[in-house]
Formats: sequence, C-alpha cells, structure tokens
Amino acid sequence: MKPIKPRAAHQARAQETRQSLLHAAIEIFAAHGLHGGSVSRIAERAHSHDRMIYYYFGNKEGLFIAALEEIYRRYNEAEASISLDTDNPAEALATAVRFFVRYFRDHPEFVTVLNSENLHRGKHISKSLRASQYSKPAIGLVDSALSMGKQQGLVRETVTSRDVYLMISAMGYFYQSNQYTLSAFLGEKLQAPQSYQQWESFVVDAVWRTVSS
Amino acid sequence: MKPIKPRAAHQARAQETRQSLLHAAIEIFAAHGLHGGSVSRIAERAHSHDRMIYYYFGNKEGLFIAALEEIYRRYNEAEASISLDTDNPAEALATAVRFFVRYFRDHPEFVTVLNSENLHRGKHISKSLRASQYSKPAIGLVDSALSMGKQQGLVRETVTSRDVYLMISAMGYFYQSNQYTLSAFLGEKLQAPQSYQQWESFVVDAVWRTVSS
Amino acid sequence: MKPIKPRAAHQARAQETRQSLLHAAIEIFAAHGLHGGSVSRIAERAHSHDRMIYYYFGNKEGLFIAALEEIYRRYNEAEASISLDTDNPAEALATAVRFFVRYFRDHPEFVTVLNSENLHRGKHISKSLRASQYSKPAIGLVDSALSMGKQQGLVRETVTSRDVYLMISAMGYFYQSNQYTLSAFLGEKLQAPQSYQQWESFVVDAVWRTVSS
Amino acid sequence: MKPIKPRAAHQARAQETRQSLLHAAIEIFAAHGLHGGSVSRIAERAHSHDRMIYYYFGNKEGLFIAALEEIYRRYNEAEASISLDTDNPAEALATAVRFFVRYFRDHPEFVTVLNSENLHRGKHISKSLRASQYSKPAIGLVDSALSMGKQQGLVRETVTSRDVYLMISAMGYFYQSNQYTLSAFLGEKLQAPQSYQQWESFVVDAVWRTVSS
DNA sequence: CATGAATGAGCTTTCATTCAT
DNA sequence: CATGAATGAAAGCTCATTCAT
Repeated sequence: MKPIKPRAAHQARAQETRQSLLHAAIEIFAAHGLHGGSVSRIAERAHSHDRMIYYYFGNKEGLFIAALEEIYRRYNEAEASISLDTDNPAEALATAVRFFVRYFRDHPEFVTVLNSENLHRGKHISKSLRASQYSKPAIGLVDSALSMGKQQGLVRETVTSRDVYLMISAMGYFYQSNQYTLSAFLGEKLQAPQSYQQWESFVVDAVWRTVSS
Repeated sequence: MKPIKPRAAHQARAQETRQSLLHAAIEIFAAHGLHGGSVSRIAERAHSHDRMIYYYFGNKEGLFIAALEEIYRRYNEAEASISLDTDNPAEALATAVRFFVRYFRDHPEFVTVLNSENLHRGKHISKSLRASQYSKPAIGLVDSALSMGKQQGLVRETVTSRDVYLMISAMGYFYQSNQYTLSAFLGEKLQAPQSYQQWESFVVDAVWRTVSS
Repeated sequence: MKPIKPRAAHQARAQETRQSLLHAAIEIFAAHGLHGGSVSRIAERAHSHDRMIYYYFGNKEGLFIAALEEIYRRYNEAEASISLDTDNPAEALATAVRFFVRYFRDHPEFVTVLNSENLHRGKHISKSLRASQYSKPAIGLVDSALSMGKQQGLVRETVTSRDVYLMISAMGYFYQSNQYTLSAFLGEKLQAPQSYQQWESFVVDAVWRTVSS
Repeated sequence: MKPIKPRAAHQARAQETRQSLLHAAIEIFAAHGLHGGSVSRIAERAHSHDRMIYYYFGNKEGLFIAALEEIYRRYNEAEASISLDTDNPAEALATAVRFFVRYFRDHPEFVTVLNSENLHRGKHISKSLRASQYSKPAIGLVDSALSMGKQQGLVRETVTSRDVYLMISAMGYFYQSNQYTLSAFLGEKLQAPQSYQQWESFVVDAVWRTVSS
C-alpha cells in the first residue's frame, strides 16, 4: 500500500500555508495597495517566509493576481447566497441593492484591492483566466429582479440591467471607496450609522424611481 | 535703490521650479499612486532634482498634500466656470450632471490621486487647511439647481443636495475609476464613445427621475 | 530466483537521470560559469529536480567536479581516436595541431568550464582523483610526433614535448577562449571561416618552424 | 568670488570614492568573476557603500564595463612605456615578447577579468565606446618590430603582425590563465620561477623562428 | 528511488532623506 | 537659490541546501 496518509498530510499543510499567505496578502494589499504592501510583511502576517510566496505564486504579481481572483470568488459566493422575493419586484430590487451596498461596506478589502488593480489599468485581471468567469452571476441578480418587474409591468422596458447594475455598484462602491475624502469634503462622517442608513435608503429609492414606469 | 527686478526674476524662476515639480508630482502620483511614484522620478520629469522637492515641500508627504490641494483647486476652478440655466431646473441639473461626469472622465489624475488618498484613509487631506474650504462650491452647483426646481414645484422637497451630489459623483466617478475591472467584468470597453454616451444619458435621466416630483 | 531484471531496469533509469543531470550541468556551467549556473536551472534543463542533484552528486561542488571529469574524459577519448602518419613527422605534427585547434573550436564548453575552474584556482580539480590520470595521453600525441621527427633528424633534439604541447594548446585555446574580446580588439570576427582558416594554417606553420632543425 | 575651493574639494573626494570603488571592483571581479563578486563586497573593500556604486556607475554592469575599460587603459599605458631597440629586430621582438608575457604574469586581474568578459560573450565590451580605441597601440608594438625586421631582410614578408600578436598573446596569456588546470594536468607547478623562465625563453625563441627568413 | 515543502542567507537594486558646501 | 555626495533601510527576488515523508 502506498503511503497515502503522509502525503495527504503533507498536502494539507501545504494548502494551509498557501491559504494563509493568500489571506494575508489580501489584508496587506487592501491596507497598503500593491506597491505599499511588501512580500515580507505578507509572509510575516501569514507566519511564513518570503520564499514561500515565490514557491507558491511565482512572484509578487502572481500573488496579487491570486488575491484578485480570491476576492472575486468571495464576491460571487456571497451573491450566490442571496435569494430574491419572486413575487415583489420592488422588494427584490431593494434586497439586491442592500446586498451590494452592504457588501462594499463590509468588505473594504474588495474595494481597495480593486482600486489598486484599476490604478494599474487592469493589467493583472487581464492575465487571469478565472476572473472573467465571475462576471455573469453578479449582473444576474439585478437582471432577474428587473425581468420580474418588466413582466409585471412595473419596470420600464427600456431599462437595461447593465446600467442598473452599474448604478447600484457605483452608489455603493463610491460611498465606501471615497469615504475619507468625502467626509473631509462634506464635513460629515460617512461611516456613522445614521449617515450610512440615510444613504442606503436613498439608493433603494433612487434605483426604484429610475427603473419604475 | 534696491535691485527689485532681479529678485522678482529670481522669485519667478523659483515659482516656475515649484510649479513644474507640482505638476510632475500630480502626473506621477496619478499614474503610480503615492507609494509607486518616487521622488526621483518626479524630479526627473520636472527637469529638476530630488533635493528641490525637499526644499520646496519639506518631504514627499508635503508634496502629496500640495498635489492634493492643487487637484481640488482645479476641480473648484472648473466648477466655478459653470453657469446654469436659471429658468429650466431639469436642464440646469442635466448640465451639472454632464459637467461632473465629464470632469471625472477628462481628469483621471483627479480620480486616481483621490483614490490614493482614500487608500491612506484620508491621512493627508486632514492635514491640509486649504482642502476643506473647497467643498462648498461643488455642492453649491447641485444645490442651486435643486433649489430652483423646488421653487418651481418640479423637485421634491425631501430631496437633499448632499444625496444628489453624492449620486452624481458616484455614477461619474465610479465609471472612470473602475473602468478597467468593469471592462473585464462586463466584457465591454467602458471608455468607448458609445458606451460612455449611453452612460451619460442614463445618469442624466436617473438623476432627474430620482429628484422630480 | 532474484528479480534481477527489474533492478537492472531501475539502475538504468537511475543512470539516465544522472547522465542527463551531468550533461545539463556541463551546458549550464559552460554558458554561465560555476556561480552563474544555478542548480535549479540545471535540474530544469535535465527535466529533473534540484533534489536529485544532491542525491547523485552530494552538492553543487560535487556536480562541478563530475562535470570537470566528464569534459576531460571526452577530451581524452577524442584524442585517443587520432592516429598519426608514422612515416611523415611534419604531417603527423600538423595533424595533431589541427586536432587540438579544432577541438577547442568545436567544444567551447571545454574551454569555458576550464576557465571557470582556473578562476577558482584549480580548487576542484585538485579534489578529483580521476582528472590527473587524463594528462598523459594528450601530451603523448605530441610526444610521438616529435620522437618520430627526432629519429628522422627533422626535429631538433632540444625541443621538449611539454613546450610544444603548451604552444599548440595555447594558440588553439586562446583563439577560442578570448574570441569576443579579441574580435572587439582587432575589429575582426575571429570565428569567421576565413579568419579561422588563416589562423589554423599559421599555427601549423609556426609549430613546424619552431621544432624543425 | 565663487567658492571654488570647497567645490574642488568636493569633487576631489568624489573622484576618490569613484576610484576606490573601481579599484576594488577590479580586484573582486578578478578574484570571483562578474557573478561571483557582489556589489556589497566591492563597496566594503572600497570602504564605501553599495549605494555609491549605483550613484557612480548606474548598476553592476556599468561598474563592470568601467572596470574593463580601466584594465585596458592600464594595459595600453604599460605598453606605451616600452621602447624597442631600433637597430636590432630580433632583440626588439624579444623585448616585446617579454613585455607581453610578463604583463600577463604580473597582472592576473587583466587575465581573469577578460575571461569573465568572454564568458559573457563580449556583451559589455561591445557597449563600451572607449575600449575599442585601445586596440591599435598594442599591435603597434609588434608591428614596428616586424617592420624593422622586414626592412633589414631578417623577417619574412608574408608574416602579418596580427598573427604574431595573437601568437605572443596566446602563449603568454594561456600560460597564466590556465596555470591551475595545466599544473594539475602536467604535474608541474607552472608558476615556479624555473618553469616560467623556461617558458619565456621558449616563447622568445619560437616567435623568432616563426617570423625569421 | 523520488519528491513536495521549507529554510535562511544572500543577491541587485530602489527608496526617501540628509549632509556639506 | 541650488547642487553633488552620501546614507541606511528596505524592497523583490534567487541562491544552495535540508526536512519529512
């Protein structure tokens, strides 16, 4: 018999190392960007060594691409767990809006890592094969809510799910992404519960007013 | 008599050096972020020397703060040049929307530098005295359009200019800021004239539907 | 009966791995020197793994020693295949000269690996037991040609085979070894067929003029 | 008056730093090759810092190129100091031979650095503008001795100075360059005074026999 | 016989910054 | 007002090698 257990244990520890490096990378990249986050700090946070990053991901860029794929994977996973009220289009859309807005609020690493990627003009995501496949589900959520509304005659036929998805994302993402400059600019702490609550309601309302007939 | 002219010439040259360093800094910070942009590259692009950055701005942080103030100054300056149609609220608001959306599109350095600042949790803008004074005018533009609309009974009384300003900014800013990841995500080049045009129209429409009574 | 065949097959595969590592090592060391050639690149070229180098050769130094022995072995093997014209000393010497000059030209790995070894002051060859036994045959070739010539009264008695061997080696080796700096220095591509041909003829002539009475 | 002294002092110290780095580089590169010699060890030996190498030479490659130029410069300088006996061609040629053979013996750094360069296929020397101009003088020495001999009818007309220069260089260079492998191969310490003396005499003799009519 | 995982030292290079004039 | 020289820390990455199965 082959020594199946030892090897399995070996691989398990290896996966653990890889995963902890990846998680640490997401945290560090989220906090300091691609340039600001150093491989040694990532390795340190993962209780591993610089060398392992090169072992598992080739180089820093490979690690960043993996981090990018992972945050997209989580985003999709979270979105897949949402179930919409199939009878009430307005409520379904509101649910979708709340999901997106809250996701951006509760996952600042998603926001900052994407900003880093956009600073680099999407150079890494274009190298990723997996990342592209993550797009459809997200739009799908909005699409199903809109389709429902169109069937019931509550949503205008000319509205496209692409525009509405962008609208929702924009309003949720920007509020989180630019919270610091906006807070200074508006003289108001945007992350205060009251401020946030007002904004969420406003977005739900704005989206429905925009799409409804 | 004092040699007043020579000193003036001296100061003029000094201002010139300072300005070219500042402009170069904005370009470099916009392209590579705060960490990615090195002082030597900035000095090189300005056809000056590293040392001059310390001479005029103290350190890299001081230069970044100055850059931040400068892009806000330009933003305000541009906004001040807009005049709204005082009779037609819908058109006035549309004009404001187009101004913002286009400003973000045409000034990517504004977007990327602000993203950098937000990555650093607004650490620099809070140290700037000038930056805070730049907030009011921008909102003022939206505010005047909304006030006009409210007077004419075309805009709902409960709508706040803060929310509408955020809505417009979000939709214009996000489209530019996240263009690379969105393009990969949606499988569509967002900066293509057609795509952009559709988006601009959609934003104008969405804003009006949101605020109108 | 013992499973003799399987073991033989096993050993054959092992020898194969060892050999491919050794050949890869010679290529890499020849191209980049001892320091420039890394064990991982050698293993990669041999379609094997770093670990195998340690398995078969102990460490990088052991591999280099083995490579050194191997190129000497080949050198000797090639020399053993030469048969000289026993009647004509001049022609015999010319044949020997051509063999050496061409060997260095056609086996640049011999030249560069030896240079590497000399850079390290012969540290490895002194550890090799086999290498020392490879010396006699090479000189023997020159020696037999000279002896023949002396018997026939065509070669001066005071000439030693050691000096002539060095002379031939020097002229053949240096031309190959220093081809790049010489080409730059002389403004002439030494490896061009014409240049090379002229040189070979010159060496044949020079050697005979030097030894003949 | 301008502060000419301070600046001069400044520049003097700077030149000193640059020179000590260059000299250290030649020693280290000579001892360990391009790859084997690390910038930190070079800086250390020069009582300076790594950073200064990049300040003065751009990168390691630039330093190596400068080192290459320097050893060629010295080689030329030494050659320029030789004066040949204008009446006696045989003695003039012997003087030239002795100069070259002894130069290679006494300047092993010239030999090993050139070997390093040839290992890298002349990639650096081709980037150097100065190096190419150093070629003519060296050949000139041989050329003048041969011309003299031809005028006096002592040297064959068909002999070219290129071939003779190569012959002399080869025999002097190879003896030094390959001393360690040759010593192991021949079972004789080549750098022992007796061995060396015999070789020098042999080369002087061989060259004259080769060129004389 | 073979291999995936891990290690620590070292590499070349770039960084923001200060010194001395 | 300006500059060349110098600095130390840290960056990303590769190295030869060993461990545990």
